Amino acid sequence: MDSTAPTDGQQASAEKPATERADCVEELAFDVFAKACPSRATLAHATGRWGSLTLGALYDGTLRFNELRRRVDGVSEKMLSQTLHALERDGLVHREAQLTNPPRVDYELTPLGSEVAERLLQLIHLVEGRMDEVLRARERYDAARGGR
Amino acid sequence: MDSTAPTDGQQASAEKPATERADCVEELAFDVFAKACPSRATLAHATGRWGSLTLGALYDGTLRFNELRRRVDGVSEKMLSQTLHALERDGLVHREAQLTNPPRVDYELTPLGSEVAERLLQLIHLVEGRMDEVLRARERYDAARGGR
DNA sequence: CGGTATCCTATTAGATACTG
DNA sequence: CAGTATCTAATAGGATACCG
Repeated sequence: MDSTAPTDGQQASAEKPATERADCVEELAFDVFAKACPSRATLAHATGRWGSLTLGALYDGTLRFNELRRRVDGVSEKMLSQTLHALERDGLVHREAQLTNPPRVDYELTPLGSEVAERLLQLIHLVEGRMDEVLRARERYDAARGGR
Repeated sequence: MDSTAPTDGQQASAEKPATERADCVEELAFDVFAKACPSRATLAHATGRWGSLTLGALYDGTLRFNELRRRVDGVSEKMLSQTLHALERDGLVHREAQLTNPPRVDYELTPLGSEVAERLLQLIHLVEGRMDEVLRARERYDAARGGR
């Protein structure tokens, strides 16, 4: 049960025991702070190492499998495949296959995926624009504690 | 070389070979699409499983170590410690220790951390508000392909 | 081209025990 | 309280081979 499974523990087709599901809403501001909330998994798919970059790449428009692979530098076939399946399952990406020869498969964001990608890109843009601050903070931290 | 290391491969105090750093800017819309960009690591810290929840929890205000642990349901001491160190190193979180007895340590967002958390929270809020869509998409996907 | 299946390694996460 | 150290389990990730 590994290889190209949808990234999660199970939940692909199995159900979790009742004890793990109940405590979702509680008095928390956001459900996601409670473990075993489905939103936690979706957020993980969207923000994960490859998920965020895949969504970001697709924000500019539809891309084919190997186009995506070249855009998202460093992703392996396996991880891209897994990532796309997880995002498709969550309804963030739409897969359009044409059974021609050679085959052609297009991936594009759904409306929801587009909204998610937009927020992700805002975050990416913010972080990139402030990397100088981050780098300086790292130097300070390493100077103070890195010496140990 | 594991235990409480700052989540990354090395780079805590070691440098990567030059071959892995150069290709950062290129013609990409965002650096982060190129591997070996420092922004990729920072983004990973902020969006990671525990990083996003930690930043989200701190957005409401300063919290102590064990308060955070209770807020971020399911995080272990070790992972919270690691996560906080990574976020502090990147300049997203400020750590304020009082050497009293018993010790008291407060964690709060830096101005940059606050901006990052804000965008993160927008994402979290979006995903949570649309979980019904996600769940329906999952049912459709599993009905079509889960049968295999 | 657009993937899956398999095998294997590396990284991450958790439990537990211990310290200032 | 606020962690660190250590050991182990689970998961992510990569290389390779193969298929429609």
